[in-house]
Amino acid sequence: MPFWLMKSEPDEFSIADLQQRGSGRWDGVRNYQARNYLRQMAEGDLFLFYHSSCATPGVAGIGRISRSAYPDPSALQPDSAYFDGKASATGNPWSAVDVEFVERFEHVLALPALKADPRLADLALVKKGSRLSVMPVEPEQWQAILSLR
DNA sequence: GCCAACGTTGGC
DNA sequence: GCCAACGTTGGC
Repeated sequence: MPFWLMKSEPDEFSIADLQQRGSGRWDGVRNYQARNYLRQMAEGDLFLFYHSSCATPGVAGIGRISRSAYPDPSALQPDSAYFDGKASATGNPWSAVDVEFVERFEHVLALPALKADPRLADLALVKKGSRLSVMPVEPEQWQAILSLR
């Protein structure tokens, strides 16, 4: 069972939002590498919910993939911030997955703590300049992060 | 708000 | 195919 990490700006969608709603759609990914990882996800896969561009960037909890990748509807909605004029119903290059709430950490596992852990040195998240918003997490990295709770 | 780093676009 | 310009990401 693969593990993943996905970034979201908590102002847009946070672990608290997912907890409250129980489930949601992970859409708006507009980067091909990240999209390709979305397409590799299977129902039941767990992911780390990362808060970016906020006061305390870090891993805020865990979610589960409840529906594997399908064409991202937001690309076709002109009123969406994620609208893509080059996408069409028959040619939509973007993917979304559905997710469900699993766990909200008592404290956000802040980025500096993740960077300081040598077990996470190879995680794309902590590498300088990395902007990837969806990435795989190795089982050892997954365990290392959970040990920081 | 700043800015480094990255991905994309488009001229050539 | 190269690469400069541009827009975006995201930490600080």
